[in-house]
Amino acid sequence: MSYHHGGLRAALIAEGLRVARTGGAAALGMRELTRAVGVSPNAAYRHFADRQALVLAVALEAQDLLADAMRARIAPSASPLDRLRAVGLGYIHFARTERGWFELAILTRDDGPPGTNGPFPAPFQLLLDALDGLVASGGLPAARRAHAEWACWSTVHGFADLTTRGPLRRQDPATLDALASYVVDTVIEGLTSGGST
Amino acid sequence: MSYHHGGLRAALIAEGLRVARTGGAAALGMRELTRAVGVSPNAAYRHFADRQALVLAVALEAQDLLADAMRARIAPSASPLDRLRAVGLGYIHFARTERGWFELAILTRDDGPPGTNGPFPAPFQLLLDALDGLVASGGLPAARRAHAEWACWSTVHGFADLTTRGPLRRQDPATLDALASYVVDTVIEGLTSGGST
DNA sequence: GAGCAATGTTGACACCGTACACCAGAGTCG
DNA sequence: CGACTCTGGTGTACGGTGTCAACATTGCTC
Repeated sequence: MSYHHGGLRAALIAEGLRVARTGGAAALGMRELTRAVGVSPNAAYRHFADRQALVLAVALEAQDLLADAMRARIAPSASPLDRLRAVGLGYIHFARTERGWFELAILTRDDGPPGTNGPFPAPFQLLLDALDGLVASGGLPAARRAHAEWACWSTVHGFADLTTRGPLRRQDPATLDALASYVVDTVIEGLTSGGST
Repeated sequence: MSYHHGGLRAALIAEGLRVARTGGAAALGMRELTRAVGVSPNAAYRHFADRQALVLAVALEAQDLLADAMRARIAPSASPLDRLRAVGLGYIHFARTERGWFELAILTRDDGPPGTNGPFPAPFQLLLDALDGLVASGGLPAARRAHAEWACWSTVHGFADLTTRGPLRRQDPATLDALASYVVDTVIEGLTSGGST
């Protein structure tokens, strides 16, 4: 070993994930990461254009971790409605328990021309599937399916942000659990009850 | 003039507001701000403990600007329901049109012991008032008033974040306007329709 | 084995936040 | 009037950062 590290790129991402878990995105420094991996600062530039690129690479991993955590909370035998609940509550729970990773996971890379959204990230896809499942089971009128994902995501993501960086930051877990359920149920109620548009 | 500046503190905050409008919180640097005001970097430390303190002082101003913008969108003759809508849509509109200020306005200073939230910030108070008004007018059963603010704030704030930093960032304004109305109406529907809790 | 592309290293630059010691000016008191 | 002190500024310096340019080393291929 020594001069050529081998899997520097992977090693940097792995270390980044470790560091970001407690320190968030701000803790991902070129010098700090390369130091931890035992390599000179500039070595990283062979694998990442700049710091931002490294952060986004770590963010991609964090996004997968978020998706995994959400999937783990969906009971295979659950009803479509409960699956939708689990998606939302899983998102919120991950945000609360893995604050650093969550901060990364919701980082959006600005690629593509304005207007287009690339392939949807895995966590968002889980939400789309849950909504489609609800429609298929008759739990949500097909006519009301359009844009439902944005209502759900807004609420769940907003709650996650309030508990992560906002005024609910220091609330005790029990209260937050109850609030989370209430908030998720409220959007679902809004979606499924008989409004106009 | 010259050696003693006089209103350095106010001048720094004002300049900070100017800079942050386009650059967000990250643009608020000790050196940059003091340079713009024409003073040595360390002068700022007579008025702010550190950079964070300066940022929070500017954030407080931004919070007022947000509240003002929201108030400006509430028609005095509007129905309680429309007032609630205006509060949410005002919040979202401000986030979209004043991205830098918005980023500051939602910054929470971590004061106080865990569990307590200090006096509510002005924008949040507007939401509370709107909800109370809706209850008073019979538009919302008093039994369902509890925690309603968190459902509303989660949704509205989440949507604002999605359009500001998230996947809706590059969506065209017309689409966002429609989506915003839809999302706000969905939560309100969830609150007012006949659920359980 | 020679040449080459990939992947490291070293050194330097410009910038940042901030700690420490010092100085200018205004106000007060003997 | 002159000295004393308080407030709010200045200068210098330290350790940290991201990043560029030039150079060294290694493994792959002809």
